[in-house]
Amino acid sequence: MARADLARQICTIARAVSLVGDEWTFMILREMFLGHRRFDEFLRHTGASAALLSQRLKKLEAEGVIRKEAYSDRPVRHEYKLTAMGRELWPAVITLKQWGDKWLGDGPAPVEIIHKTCGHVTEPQMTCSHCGEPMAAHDAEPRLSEPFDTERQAMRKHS
Amino acid sequence: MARADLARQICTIARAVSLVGDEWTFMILREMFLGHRRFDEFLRHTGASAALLSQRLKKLEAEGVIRKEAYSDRPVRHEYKLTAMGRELWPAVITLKQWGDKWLGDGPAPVEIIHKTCGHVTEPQMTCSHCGEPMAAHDAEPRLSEPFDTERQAMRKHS
DNA sequence: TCAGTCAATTCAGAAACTGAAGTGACCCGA
DNA sequence: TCGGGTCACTTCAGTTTCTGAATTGACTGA
Repeated sequence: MARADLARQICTIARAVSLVGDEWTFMILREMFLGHRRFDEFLRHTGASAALLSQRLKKLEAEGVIRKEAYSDRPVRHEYKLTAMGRELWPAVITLKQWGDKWLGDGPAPVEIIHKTCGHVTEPQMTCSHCGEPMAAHDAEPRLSEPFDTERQAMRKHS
Repeated sequence: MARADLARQICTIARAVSLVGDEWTFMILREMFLGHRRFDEFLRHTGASAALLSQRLKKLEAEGVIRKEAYSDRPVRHEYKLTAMGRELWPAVITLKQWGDKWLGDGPAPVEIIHKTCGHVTEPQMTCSHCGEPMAAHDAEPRLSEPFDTERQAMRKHS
């Protein structure tokens, strides 16, 4: 199965992953959440090649995650901004940061997050929308929908 | 810059991404959080090729995200389990699920999450560890550490 | 005029991935 | 004890994707 087929599954994790689940896309998102918008800045700070960066930005724009806007007419210059859809990827980037800080870091975290509304340094965490308690893997029980379960059963080898 | 170099940056997002930030690793993690442990199950449900799956499992084991355990002696059979490090990737998978459900789904979510301790269906969300309020991108102000900032400045083009 | 900026594109070579086939240890039923 | 099946892989040829370097083109500012 080719990577691209992930986008056609019922599973929304598979769909999300086929859109944003690759190394350089995460690096681009990191830069955007650090406040950068320009091709050149992505190039320098992510370390991606220009060809790849150009291709990824096109894909993200086509899928509605970012928007390309002119910020100058002569010469024509563009910047890339997150759409509402793109901004909501913040938790995905932050959870990876938190995990990386804990398990892969040496020394102080490279980025601290200040919660603007309360003014404090924060370590964002996942909580239950119903009771508000922090949640981890062992607190969660997944329940598969009927169509998803059927799709999974159908994925038997070479059928 | 090659992908593998991400692991050597100061940035813990880059490190995390170089370890788990690819399509198939997320698919493997999804399967593990759905309770599966065997090569064969990963093969069927993720759609990855056997070669790739084998390679990824080796990498994840080498980095301490999963553990390979024999569950039978004759014949020798193994299963793959998440370590504590691996289990803490749950929020990373769940945030992608939530985002996918909202922006890429059609129809009901393919997986519902039950919060075992309160018993309700939940939509896990990111909250501030200090004040407990839900957080989004616009509530957060990143502050770069000195070493990280220096590393970034040094990443000027072909220097 | 000339260097520099920005946002790319092009291209050859390298690396990663796919799909199919094969391997080897074992089990089970006839 | 023969054949078929399961499980966890490995191998390999062909394809796709990525890298690194060079180049382009529209402009600016000195």
